[in-house]
Amino acid sequence: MDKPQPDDLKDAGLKSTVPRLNILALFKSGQERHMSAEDVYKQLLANGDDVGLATVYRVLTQFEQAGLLVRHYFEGGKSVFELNQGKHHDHIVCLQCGHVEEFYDAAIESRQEKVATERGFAVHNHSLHIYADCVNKACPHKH
Amino acid sequence: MDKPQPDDLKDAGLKSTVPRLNILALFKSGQERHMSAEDVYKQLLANGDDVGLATVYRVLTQFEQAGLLVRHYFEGGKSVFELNQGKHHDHIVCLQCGHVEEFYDAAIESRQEKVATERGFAVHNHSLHIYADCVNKACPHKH
DNA sequence: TTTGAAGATGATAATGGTTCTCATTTGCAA
DNA sequence: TTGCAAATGAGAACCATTATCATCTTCAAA
Ligand SMILES: [Mn+2]
Ligand SMILES: [Mn+2]
Ligand SMILES: [Zn+2]
Ligand SMILES: [Zn+2]
Repeated sequence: MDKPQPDDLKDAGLKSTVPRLNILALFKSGQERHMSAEDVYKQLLANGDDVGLATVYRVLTQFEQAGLLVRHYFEGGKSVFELNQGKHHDHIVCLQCGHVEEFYDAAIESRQEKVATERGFAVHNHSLHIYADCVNKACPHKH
Repeated sequence: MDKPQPDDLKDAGLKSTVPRLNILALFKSGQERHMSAEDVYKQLLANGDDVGLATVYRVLTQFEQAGLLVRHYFEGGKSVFELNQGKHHDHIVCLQCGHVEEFYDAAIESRQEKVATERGFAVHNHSLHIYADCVNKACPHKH
């Protein structure tokens, strides 16, 4: 089962409300994997859901704290959220079209641990963002 | 030679002005390696230099474009600058005291290249931030 | 040296993303 | 059904940063 159920929210200790269900449904729809608050807000309005921007911000933060979403701070100021599917990964961001590609590299991950512990740190989390251009002149990721 | 000379600015195509010299001198002083615009502004005022915040922002951006400084986007919203000494490195940020520690790991660097090129990207730059706690209960980096 | 125009400065207004306030509405346990 | 704690949404407030613009500097040329 993949559609948003009140249970998803209840399990996270959140009341099952209309805005929360709509926002979770939007992420689970899989149309856009990485969305800013503004993206979510516009999508909901486009879907005919009447929601307030403040609510979108609040709910995104709550979902992050509940572990339903993961927040990323890419360059450019605005944070971006994605569904938390348990599998950590890092990101390549295309500087031409903004397309975000995910990757996981075990060697990079373990080296980070090593580097940090060697220096007396206990790692909480990390962010690795590669900013790059699509190689072909016609950006293949354009959408 | 390590003190700011008008030449540092001229070489960058920038007029040698009082605010620019003071800001460059502050970074070259090495007291704080990583500073936000606000940090720089407050330091200059503390030094008795009368500068405007707008000028600090402008000059930091100019220095970045001229390659004199490097800008980092850490979590927390505000960007942080450091003297560009030619050697790329990544950062571990202590979540307790905010201390920033630098590191360079050749294995991580080359793996990033590999991952990106394998996927058809030409890397422009990347940011790797490890957020961690100091291991000892008395944070050794507290300042 | 003096000078004048291009460029730089700084007080302040404006911007953009995000959070706060608070009156009103809604979810849900009893 | 009802009551009330919790959630919502319109708008104000906030914070980092950028834009404006009148005034001040720098520096090349005279
Ligand atoms: Mn992702
Ligand atoms: Mn550094
Ligand atoms: Zn692309
Ligand atoms: Zn520390």
